[in-house]
Amino acid sequence: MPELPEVETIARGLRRTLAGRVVTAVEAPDPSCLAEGPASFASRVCGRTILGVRRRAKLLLLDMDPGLTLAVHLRMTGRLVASAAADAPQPHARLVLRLDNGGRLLFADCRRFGTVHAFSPGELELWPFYAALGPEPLEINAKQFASRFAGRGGRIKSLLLDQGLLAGVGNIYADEALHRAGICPLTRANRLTNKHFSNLFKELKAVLRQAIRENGSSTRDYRDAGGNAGAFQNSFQAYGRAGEPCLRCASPMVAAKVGGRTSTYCPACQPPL
DNA sequence: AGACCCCTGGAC
DNA sequence: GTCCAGGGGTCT
Repeated sequence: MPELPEVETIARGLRRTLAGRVVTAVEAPDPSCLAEGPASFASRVCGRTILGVRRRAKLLLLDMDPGLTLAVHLRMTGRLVASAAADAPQPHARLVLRLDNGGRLLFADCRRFGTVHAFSPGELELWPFYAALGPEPLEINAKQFASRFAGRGGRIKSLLLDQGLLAGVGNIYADEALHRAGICPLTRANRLTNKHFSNLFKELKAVLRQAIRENGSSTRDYRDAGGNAGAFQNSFQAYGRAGEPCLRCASPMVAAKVGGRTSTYCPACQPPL
């Protein structure tokens, strides 16, 4: 589910609700999400104050005082929702942090792919997954973007999904950016020109920013920190539109597997190179 | 690059 | 029943 815009939306929502809150108790109905035993995790988290919530790539980072950072990866179906104590029990609850104001932070995850790590200061940067992440697409320039991909023999769609090359882009926004840029997802990066890269970079940033403004895309499971759906799914031009007419040229959109992921594109607007 | 794996549930 | 899904890891 959650890609950069969704995780960013959740981080912004949680920041408002959680900043300054103290964790008073931890419940772990499904501790398999934890990178350590539930008792150890609880002892490290209880009594700490949540200072802020950040996003890096598709990770939610909760900074706590005294020094501790929780790294939550929602994978496909994870949700992180701040709620009042009186809320009905959520299905698929995996972890609950009780807070000093009576509220709670719930991690729910139907498919149970999501993970929660607790890092002492300095440990996060040593985590291999974190250390291998590429740059944030909204924090680099066009030249840096192009240099990540230029000359590579892989298909551009697969490269966009490679978190080591660029962090935060997933299947939805890769397809949307490629459609907007008029680039076939099957194209090998070494066939793309500087013009292609600058256009792709511009469209990728535009679609990510628009999706953030619209609180992300809810195709199915995604909800924000308040439990609400996003709106960007109403603006999809490519993702999930196989068989439907291209919104630019009316040709039927097609689906292809690229690197094992379904990719939807317009054969006319995104011709093979 | 591709084939699986982790898991659950909705669509068909 | 079968196939599919916003992710990432591990094997050949």
